[in-house]
Amino acid sequence: MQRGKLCGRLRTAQFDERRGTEKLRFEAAACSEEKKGVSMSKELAKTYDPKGIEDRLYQKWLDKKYFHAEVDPSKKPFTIVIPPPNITGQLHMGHALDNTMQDILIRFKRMQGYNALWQPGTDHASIATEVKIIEKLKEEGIDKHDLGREKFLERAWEWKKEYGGRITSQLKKMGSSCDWDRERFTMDEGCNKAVTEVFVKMHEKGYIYKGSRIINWCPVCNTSISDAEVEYQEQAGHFWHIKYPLMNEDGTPSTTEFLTFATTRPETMLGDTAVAIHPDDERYQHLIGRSVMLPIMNRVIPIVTDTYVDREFGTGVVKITPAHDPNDFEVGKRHNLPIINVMNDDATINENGGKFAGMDRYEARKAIVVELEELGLLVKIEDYTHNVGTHDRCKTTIEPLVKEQWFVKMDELIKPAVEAVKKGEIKLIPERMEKTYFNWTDNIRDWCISRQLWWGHRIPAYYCDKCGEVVVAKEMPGKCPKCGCEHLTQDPDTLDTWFSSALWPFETLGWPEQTEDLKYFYPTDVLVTGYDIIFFWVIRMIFSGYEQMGEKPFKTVLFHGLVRDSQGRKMSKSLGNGIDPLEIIDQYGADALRLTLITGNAPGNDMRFYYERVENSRNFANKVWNASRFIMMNMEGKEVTVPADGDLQPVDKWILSKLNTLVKDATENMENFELGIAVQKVYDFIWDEFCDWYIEMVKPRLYNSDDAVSQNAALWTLKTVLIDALKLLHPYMPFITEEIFCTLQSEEESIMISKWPEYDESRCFAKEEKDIEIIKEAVRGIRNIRTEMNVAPSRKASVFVVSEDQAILDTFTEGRLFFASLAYASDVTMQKDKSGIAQDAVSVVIPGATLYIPFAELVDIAQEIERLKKEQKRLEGELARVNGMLSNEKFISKAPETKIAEEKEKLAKYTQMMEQVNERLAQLQ
RNA sequence: GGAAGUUUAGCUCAGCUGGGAGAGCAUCUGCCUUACAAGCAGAGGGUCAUAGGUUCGAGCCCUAUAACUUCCACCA
Repeated sequence: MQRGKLCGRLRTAQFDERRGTEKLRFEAAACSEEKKGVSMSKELAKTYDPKGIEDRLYQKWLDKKYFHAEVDPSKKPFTIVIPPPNITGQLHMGHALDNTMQDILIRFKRMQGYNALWQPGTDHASIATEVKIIEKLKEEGIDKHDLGREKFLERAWEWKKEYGGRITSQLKKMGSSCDWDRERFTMDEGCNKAVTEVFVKMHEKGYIYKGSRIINWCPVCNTSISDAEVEYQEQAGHFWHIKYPLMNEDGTPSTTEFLTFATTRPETMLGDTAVAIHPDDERYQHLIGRSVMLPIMNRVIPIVTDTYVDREFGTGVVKITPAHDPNDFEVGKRHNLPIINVMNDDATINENGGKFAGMDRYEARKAIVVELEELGLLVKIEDYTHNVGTHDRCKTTIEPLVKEQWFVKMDELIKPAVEAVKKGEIKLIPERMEKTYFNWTDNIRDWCISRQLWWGHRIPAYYCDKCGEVVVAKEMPGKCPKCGCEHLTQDPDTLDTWFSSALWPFETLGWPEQTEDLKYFYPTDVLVTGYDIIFFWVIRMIFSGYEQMGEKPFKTVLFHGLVRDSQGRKMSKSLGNGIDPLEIIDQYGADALRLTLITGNAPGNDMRFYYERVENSRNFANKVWNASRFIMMNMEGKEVTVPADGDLQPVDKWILSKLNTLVKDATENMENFELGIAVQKVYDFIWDEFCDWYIEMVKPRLYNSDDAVSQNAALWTLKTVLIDALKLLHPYMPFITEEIFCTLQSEEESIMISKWPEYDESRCFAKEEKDIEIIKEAVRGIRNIRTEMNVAPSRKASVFVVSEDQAILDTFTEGRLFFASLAYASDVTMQKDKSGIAQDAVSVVIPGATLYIPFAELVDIAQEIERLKKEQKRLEGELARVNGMLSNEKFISKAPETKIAEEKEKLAKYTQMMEQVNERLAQLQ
């Protein structure tokens, strides 16, 4: 009792705090803390405080093994594999969204009775991790190469041990119900085996080959990268117009004839081996077959003709550097041009660059331009903005280089992946992602998979030290199959991280072993991921699934967009605008964060993150909390029993019926992956229908212990509706729903393994739904008028319900109690005519009835007339619309019958209301 | 150069198979109503980018235009 008083006082303090200090709020919070601590019973704190609750419940779920799935032929499986986060990663909003979506689906399906497996794991993130280790070594003053490969890998594994679990523990904070017993790592033994198996098999089939081709080279990371890893950035640069002297027939360079062209990269001229023109270019016909002198290098190079040259662009002349430009490389191949690589791996000029050797590529550029100018060969310099390829990790300008690398041949492999999506075997949501998908598959190029890195899957290729024979095998062969030499060396390179990620859906289930898990859980059901990795990952998993398993890896891909900051910018480290999900969880709770991320967002669309939105979610959690608290308080000490058939009142049936519809709709939406829509409906139901209407409607019955039957029916309905609503909400807000469920339902141990509510034909109450809507309309009308007239809520007034329709009067009679309380009525009288009602009473017209509130001293007839005229005008508009439709012959003949019937009903309703309004106006005027 | 997306209330966004425009936040008014002031009751605010078309009926379907965003290509 005393504690209650204390809380009461502090509550007042909290009230003042709205315009006051933080300190008071702190005290108010302390009050609920105190309450919670002392309370031995299942009393719930006044405000929902997720702290403490979340970790406790998550531990309980872990202890009870609820997340764990085992092969069980009696149940249908439902499988999701997690997009494995990088071990270097820290939880960001993208992960938070991605994992919320997966957890919602998994929890939903688990409750529906599926054997739900959410397979977790992490990715070794080859390049990202290697860069981190190098950075760390650098701090210690150690160079990677001095340390040596073996020691480096030791360091990397140490690093993995130390930080690899960080991201998964953060995922747990989100409430993710992954089967942690099955956690995998892309470089664990099983994945290693899978990778080797695939590499050897695909090599045998000729899908993997080693070749010397032009690849994207990152001079900072010192490795090749795939096309997908190149990010084009618009950069301001220059266009250097240069001329090369034509060669005279006597073999000397001309001093009068030149060929002029423009380049954005003058330094590559050191490696020029030709100049190209279009074969049909009339301006240059006379030059076909001649040569030019490459200045500085003093090399005579041919003029070749190639249709690659665009006659319209610039002078129609292109210098050809096969070693440093992908297009030039192709031209070079066609014309058998020599390939002169003028650059080292760190993008400095090599010995082929003559006196520029040793210079950085940009230094060399300057020096070369100076020299060309001195030679009088620089025509002009223009400003020019162009796209430059950069490495997506480090943003370094990539350098195209010709190198020997391993590639995956794509043309055959991609075919089943294209077919699968075309035929709808794999569904992409939203559908438009298919266009992006086909855009890539239609223009696919071979995949460069070797990386000059140490951290990753080492390529299972071995070279004979003696004869150079290449052997691709699962194990290092004892001797060279060709020459018998016993000294072989393994390829030093590792594989692209995505090579192992591509196998993720089946390697995590035990492949290449034919495990029971694999048979049962594969193919998986849904893949949830961002559209930004469709090329890196989604496509590669699909063709790998078909190639290795002969079966798709998943049935549906559900894409989400990026989480941006409140100004719509990408969250990034450099901008410092990233919002840490863990901070949000700490401040508002995981449930609030999850709800925020999932509402008001359509699949594949980017979203902006606002604190206001999280606050709203938090407020909703609190609403649920307090509604539950209210119900429990009223249930205390009472045994709630299932009411007999006739004991349910119309309001009870109304809310049960509404709930029933909600169950149907929300479930349907979730099955269609419309998660945001589903939870919006649950939210609206709980807040609007259940809290703002139903709870208010049953209060009079709860406070009246004289009618135990009615009270029990109300309590039973409250409890039943609350529990089902909590279940519908559980996938979205797992913690708060579990906490309430367990407090409310001590006999059941967890909401997460409870049964998902199902639509129940016997709980459709159309009549009650309609009746209660009439009362709601009456209540709204009265509240509206009272507000308009500025009547204090404390001021009760008599209300008369006048209708010739006995059924309507009966509805109000049945709902009299709550109607009175919601409509601030001191008493409610039902009658068939308006006898005995003051002439100047305020009136509200609802379909089928007119309500009168005699407010003697407040009445202003002029105002009342004005109000009625407004209503008259509104009804006129409605009638005009409905009449317009119904008098349209085409509408009558073409519209569906149900629609016509609907409109006819409206016509009757509005006509009746219009009559009532007119009658009332006639009285007053 | 190619493609996709977006354009709906002051702001951020929903609007699921075409059938009377919604939410949250913000604004205004009144309430410390015994679950909740993280709340309750009410109000204002929209030519659904523009112009055509299909349809009995269009925010939704079709065509064109404009602005913004993104992806792909990479003409040196």
